[in-house]
Amino acid sequence: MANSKLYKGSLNTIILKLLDEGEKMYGYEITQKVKEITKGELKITEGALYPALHKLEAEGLLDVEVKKVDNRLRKYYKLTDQGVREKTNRLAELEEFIRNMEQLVNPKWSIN
Amino acid sequence: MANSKLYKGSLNTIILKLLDEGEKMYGYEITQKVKEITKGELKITEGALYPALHKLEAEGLLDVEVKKVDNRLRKYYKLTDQGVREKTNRLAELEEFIRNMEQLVNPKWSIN
DNA sequence: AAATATACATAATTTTCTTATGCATAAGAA
DNA sequence: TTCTTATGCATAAGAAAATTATGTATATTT
Repeated sequence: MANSKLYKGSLNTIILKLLDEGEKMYGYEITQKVKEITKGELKITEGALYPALHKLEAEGLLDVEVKKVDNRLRKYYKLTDQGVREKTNRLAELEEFIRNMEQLVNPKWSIN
Repeated sequence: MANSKLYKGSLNTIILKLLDEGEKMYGYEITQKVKEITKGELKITEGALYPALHKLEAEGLLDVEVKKVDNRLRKYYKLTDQGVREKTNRLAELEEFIRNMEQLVNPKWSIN
């Protein structure tokens, strides 16, 4: 993953969200998509990505389908029903996290 | 630190920001302040906080001043000059991180 | 022909946190 | 008055999640 340590812990959420968006994707495609969306600022490393995908699959959040394209293997992942539900939770947590961080960085007073 | 793994990696940035805001603070005060700002959603654990403070001090980003208040010790931390500069960097990184995450979660098309 | 891109994978190590302790004083509740 | 909670510090063991370093293999570009 990229330079800043801030991304630690957000990889699973990113994966679930991308798979919800674009239907099925394969690992390498995910790395490229993230690089594109963040304009090169976030580069997911393979050492982080593939174990994460395997773990999400083992947890029942992803299904895999292997295909051979141009004589090269691709493992397409998609969300299971459980994965869709979990994705919703993770996104809610992410938005709460972002709100909290923004409040810490740039506090708006509460009424009290 | 709190439940969600998303906060991993953001503790140092939080500390630097709070110390920039409120001048000097001691450890316990930081935990309470964060709890207050996030309305109890983020609870910094001592096992994470104190080592982080020691590390920031060792890196030359924080200065310490020990005081005895009500017969109890307090270690007041404040930013060094280097700490102020580093804080600026970390906050910029945080804002970039938040922008990237928002872009991943809710993409706005680029013009291309 | 060599370098880069595509595509997967895993092992060793590092970073960062959680959980579990430990010590000590002050304040409030039973 | 005793027990619990709050205040205030600290460290050690373990888990989680990443980085870095490899490894294999094919396709494409230089």
